[in-house]
Amino acid sequence: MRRVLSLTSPRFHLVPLINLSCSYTTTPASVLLSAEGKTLSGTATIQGLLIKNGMLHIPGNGHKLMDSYIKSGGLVEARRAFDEMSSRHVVTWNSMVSACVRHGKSEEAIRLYGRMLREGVFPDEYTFSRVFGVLSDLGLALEGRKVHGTAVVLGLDFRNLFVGSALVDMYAKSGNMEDARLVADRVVEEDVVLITSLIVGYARNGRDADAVCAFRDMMSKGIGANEYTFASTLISCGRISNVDAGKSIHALTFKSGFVSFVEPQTSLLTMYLKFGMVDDSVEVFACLDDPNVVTWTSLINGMARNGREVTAISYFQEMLRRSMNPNSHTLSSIIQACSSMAMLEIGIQIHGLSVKSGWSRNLYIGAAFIDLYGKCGIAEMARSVFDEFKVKDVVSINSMIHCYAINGLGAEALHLYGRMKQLSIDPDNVTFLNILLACSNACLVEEGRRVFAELRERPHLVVTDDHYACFADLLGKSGRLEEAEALVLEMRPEDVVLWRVLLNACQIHDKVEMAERIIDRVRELVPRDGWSHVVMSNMYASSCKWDKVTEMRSILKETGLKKDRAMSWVHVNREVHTFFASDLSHPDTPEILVTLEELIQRTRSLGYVPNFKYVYQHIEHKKQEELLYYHSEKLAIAFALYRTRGNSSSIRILKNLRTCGDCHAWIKLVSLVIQRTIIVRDVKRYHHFLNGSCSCGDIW
DNA sequence: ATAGGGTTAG
Repeated sequence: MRRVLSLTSPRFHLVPLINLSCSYTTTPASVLLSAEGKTLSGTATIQGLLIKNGMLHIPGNGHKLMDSYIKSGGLVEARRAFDEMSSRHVVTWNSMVSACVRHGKSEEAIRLYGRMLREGVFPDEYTFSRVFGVLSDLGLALEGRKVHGTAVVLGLDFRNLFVGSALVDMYAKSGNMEDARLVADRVVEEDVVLITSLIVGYARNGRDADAVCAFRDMMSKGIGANEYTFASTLISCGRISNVDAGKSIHALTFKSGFVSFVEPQTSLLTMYLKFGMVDDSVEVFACLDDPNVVTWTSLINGMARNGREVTAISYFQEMLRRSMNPNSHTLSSIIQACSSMAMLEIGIQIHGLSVKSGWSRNLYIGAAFIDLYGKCGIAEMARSVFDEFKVKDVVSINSMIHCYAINGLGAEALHLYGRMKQLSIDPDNVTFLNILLACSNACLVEEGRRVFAELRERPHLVVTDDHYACFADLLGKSGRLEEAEALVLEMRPEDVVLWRVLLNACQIHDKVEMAERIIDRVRELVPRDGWSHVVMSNMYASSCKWDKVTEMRSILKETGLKKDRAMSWVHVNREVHTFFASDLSHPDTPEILVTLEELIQRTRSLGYVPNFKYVYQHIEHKKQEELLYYHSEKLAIAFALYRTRGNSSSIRILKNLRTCGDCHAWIKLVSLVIQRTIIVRDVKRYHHFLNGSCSCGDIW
């Protein structure tokens, strides 16, 4: 049994305002201008003295004054001093440009560059390295190329490493790795920063293998990597799952003495989490003296991705306990952890926390909450989060459509899709996938067909195997098996996933003969496909062809497929209780069995008859009945009811496999008997049971 | 007198 600790209320600490004061001084102005530890008011005092003594126009003093303002953080004052100068050296221009950049005034920096040219001042290497950086930050790729041209015309020294690395960075950030590489190769002297820019460029353009290559090149040339290089390269190793490279670069990090640097260590941790090597990442984390928010976030996110959602939550709590403020990345990661385990109560707490800390307007967070409520089976709450957003982007709409899709609300999904067109937001690949899923889960065949046709008419969108699988699933589930088969044969006959979809449809509609034809196809593509043989075996069992079952099982043995043990889990009072099929190890088992017996009696009186079609073992009926009664979801429901009797709230069950037909029919009647909503999330979709019926319309 | 690159989420 896994337990989830309750979350203590997090405390956010305000950073106290630092009281900056400066003391009055009588030291001569010219000395003061070059003194360290400048303050704004101190500089103003000096400016007064300079003016009073007529010293402001002495060459160099104007620049010193401006510099002094820059160093004390007074950009406006610095700019005024700059504007009042009668003549300005290129260094003065550069300093002013730099100051603007540091204060985030990118456009202002560009304007200064233009004014500089108009006033006939020649920009130098300092100017250009800054300007290239600004242009790439602003995403002005075309302008960047023009300025590069200007620099060529002015005969700038491109062997200058600062110019070179700024250019590499600029081209890389605009996605132009070809030119980035050209520039890098022209710089004669090889340098860590320059090559790091190249490596980072490859990484951000999805060319992680090239990034690792560039790193290797760099090593072979004897250029020492530093913490920046390691930070980026390790991430690339993680993303392409290159464990060998990752491990040897880890060793290098250690040898080069970067064990105490947070950023490369965070990358190391992220890398191991991407590899699925959770223990190694925990070890890296344990060695860090001072993990920052990013480190914590990476750890939390990685844990959740590796199926350790509860651990992720513990780390989140630990982070709060250590007065570390979560940011939007942290929150969206922890919300995801809650979503995948349908931990609604904790999710709601995180929601409160997000509102309090001002993150609730963030689109990532919003999409994460929509996903959370969707995965907890509460579409209305997802919708209210969605409606709170004034500005909607394609991702939040996709999340909302997905929520409708998994909850079987096809009409709502289609309606939102229609509204998307009104808002003139372009649907993307994910939108189409979610809409098709929505049609599939609601068995909206004609609508699905229309959407699929629409997708094919959009040349800029790629129709993926997932789209085909979803559409084929819709056709198959709704009984149009021949049409589905024709589609697969015509479009993607080599894709085994699609044949599996068809096999699933055969199972739903008890088409044994067609299934036999299809599994032959599967065998041509994958000779020993475990999953397909499980389906075949179950189908033969349902029609009592026990010799065929034996045959399938012997093939299954050869495939080496380990069937997941059927399990369900249920949340009661902030605890997660897990039940396996026929698992009577829970401490409350006596009470569970009493409750279960009572439920079975009451449902039987309403017409429930155990359906032995879903027992895949050739044993006597009495034993078959017991197997059915002890299906994990039945145990979980009995337990939840026992623990929350008299309560009217809904019961939420999660399952790792598909819900069987017997349980499905039974739970429908249970919902009638106990007059409560029962939400079952199985591996394929959601089932909302209420008043004796299910939202899936009995096809799933 | 001035200048460069990195780690977390859909």
